[in-house]
Amino acid sequence: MRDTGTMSRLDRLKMQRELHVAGLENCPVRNLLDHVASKWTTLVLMELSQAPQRFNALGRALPDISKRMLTQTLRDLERDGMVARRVFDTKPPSVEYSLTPLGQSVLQPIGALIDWANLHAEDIRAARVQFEALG
Amino acid sequence: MRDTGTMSRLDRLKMQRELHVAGLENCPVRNLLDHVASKWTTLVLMELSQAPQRFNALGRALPDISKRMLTQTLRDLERDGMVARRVFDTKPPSVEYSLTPLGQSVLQPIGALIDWANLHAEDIRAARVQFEALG
DNA sequence: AGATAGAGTCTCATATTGAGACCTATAACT
DNA sequence: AGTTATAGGTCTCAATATGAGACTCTATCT
Repeated sequence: MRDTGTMSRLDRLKMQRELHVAGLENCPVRNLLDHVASKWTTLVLMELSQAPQRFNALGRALPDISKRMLTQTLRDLERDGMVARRVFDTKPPSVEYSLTPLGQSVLQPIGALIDWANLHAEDIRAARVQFEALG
Repeated sequence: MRDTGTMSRLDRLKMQRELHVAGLENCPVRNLLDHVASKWTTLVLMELSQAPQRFNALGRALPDISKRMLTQTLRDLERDGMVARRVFDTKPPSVEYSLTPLGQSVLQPIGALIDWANLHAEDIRAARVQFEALG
């Protein structure tokens, strides 16, 4: 992506929108958003931020994700270099997942999103109450 | 949510994880993430950040969103107080959508995510190439 | 008179996800 | 010896979510 260093965030947002509209499928931002859009991605990253964990442990920690989606989410994250997969040759074999430095680094912007949500939780709640009230 | 002012971001992340695990469905963060997880939400917010726009204009600007999902996304955003809906009594009537201050403010953390994506796009691309190479 | 526009809604086809059975091998329990 | 449990998945079938596109109503435009 071209020099973003001299642009304001709004400018970059605008540029981003244009890329989306252009339908560039290999646009990195669209890619990330689709990723976050998988919903489990974020949860898995947060869980792994606590400690490296094995497959079933992750499953127990995130009770409402199905094995199917857990597998898929982990594969996607591995593929994108955010999670590392290590197989231990025990019987039965165990597999440990951990965050790579790249995976760690994405926790920061995700954290910003979470902080925003906490900060404005009350505003949103109020908006909903009002919205329902009007029907 | 309890005092977050004295906690580190990691602490907050941990707390967040616990809330998720507890399955609190009305947890504001889970709510926001599910929202972002709708994928169109982010695109619509970005589009509206350029200018208030009417329904069909939004549809043309985001060619790959269906009317169905556009309607639903806008309703959700309206419900959460991030987007305002104004009906003009023209013939045929037109409807303008715009960001509320709350909607504007969420663009900042979303922008942080986008900046991260641009910054690490090359890392991710490289990771993918390697992943494919190994099969 | 017929086409067009705006903002949706409705239905049906398709895609994504969830629930849970099943697989392999080994080790511990009875 | 036979049963059961465990780890990390995969596979199938059912439920849910999304996309594509027809249809609505009225007032201008051609």
